Amino acid sequence: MIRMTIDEQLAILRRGTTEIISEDDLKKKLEKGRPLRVKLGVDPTAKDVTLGWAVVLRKLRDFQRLGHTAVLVVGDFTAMIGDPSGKSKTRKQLTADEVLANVEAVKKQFGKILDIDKTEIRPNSEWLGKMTFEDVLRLCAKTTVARIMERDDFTKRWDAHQPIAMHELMYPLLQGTDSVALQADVELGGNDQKFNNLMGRQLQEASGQEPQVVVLSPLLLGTDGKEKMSQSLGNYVSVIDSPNDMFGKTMSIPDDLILNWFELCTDVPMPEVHEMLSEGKNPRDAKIRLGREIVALYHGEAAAEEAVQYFIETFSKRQQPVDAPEKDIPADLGDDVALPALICALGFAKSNGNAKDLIKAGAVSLDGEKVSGFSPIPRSELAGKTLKVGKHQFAKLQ
RNA sequence: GGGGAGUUGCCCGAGUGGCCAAUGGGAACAGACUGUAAAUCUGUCGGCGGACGCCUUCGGAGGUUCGAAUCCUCCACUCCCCA
Repeated sequence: MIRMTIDEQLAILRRGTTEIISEDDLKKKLEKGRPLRVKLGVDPTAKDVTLGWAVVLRKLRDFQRLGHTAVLVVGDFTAMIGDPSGKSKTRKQLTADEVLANVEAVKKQFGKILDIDKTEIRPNSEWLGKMTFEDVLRLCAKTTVARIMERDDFTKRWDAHQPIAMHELMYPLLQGTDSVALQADVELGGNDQKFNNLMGRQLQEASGQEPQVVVLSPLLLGTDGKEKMSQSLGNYVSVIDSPNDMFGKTMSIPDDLILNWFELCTDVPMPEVHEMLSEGKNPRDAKIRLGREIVALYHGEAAAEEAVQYFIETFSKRQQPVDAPEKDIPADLGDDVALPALICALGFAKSNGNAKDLIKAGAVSLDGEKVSGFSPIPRSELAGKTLKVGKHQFAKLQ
């Protein structure tokens, strides 16, 4: 554990948080001088760790680096419910197998952020799975319907005449039970987790424990700049994206997200960030730096530099990418290849008609020359050429 | 348990017997412009056919009709009010 004063620790922990409930309590806990048990619940509903998810994981890493104990709760049991947070409809309940597969996939990715060997990983089926119906009823008695219904998510759905299934109401109680079982000192979470996390405090108090401190991080907006980053919305950057993808996606975020992304996704000191974004500076340059920092974090400096160069050559200068992925022309397309069918087969368009629409729109080019007609092209003529569909999709034909 | 409302394309939402592949808005995709930003303009937006056309769609299954997303019956799901 690095020797640091309480205030120095607090300064690190405060970065990129919206709320700490309460900071005084956190201070008191830190003053005890023992490693705190810092809990983060992860729902194995996705198989990629996105930068949004990384925000809280990085916060957990901050605690870990300060010598505290990182406790990852794998919500294998709660996944069967699905966290209603921010959701406008009932989530699909996952099967045990799906959960296991996701956990495996995601564990490796955690290693890019956390020191996984020093991380305590606990499935919450360990204690939740053992509860009897009586236990569940006693648990339910600890809160009221009105209190649960205070939640925005539920209120909205109720008002909108959307269905709310009974089991969804249980979610906060289960998550709170996790905190009790693990005797958490601190629980991390995204802002949308506030209700759940506070429930943990309430339940801990009811069980005679000192209530956990709740540390909330803002939700990272996705590349579209509108919605919370999430896999299901497709507006995400994954920590296992290739350097070029990672950089490219970052470059596509709206300008007013730059500051926020710096704060939440990088370690660049904030004064430096403000300097980059000050009057008269080109926000594009800040964004390039942002992309470089993010790629470096997950792929190293060298890869980051390459991604920057690739980006500038391919997109800024509008050249053909040097290393477009090589794709075979499927044999069943015959010797005279119909371009729409090819585009479709490569997955660049969802249907033949769609591919034709793209050609009509002038979105398709071969070696930089726009394709204008539908007439079949001999296979031999296509081989070796680079096909471009839209802005982002390239294939070097074989 | 009783009464009422509803289920339309990715989403919201029109449409109550032919003019509906289905108005409109949003999203998405593409083109121009750019910094793979924003804003703006334009186009596309069920599938197949280069166009006239054909095929499959309006919760599910049947039925009435020359003809249904629109009418009838049953089923499933949701919401509201009352118990």
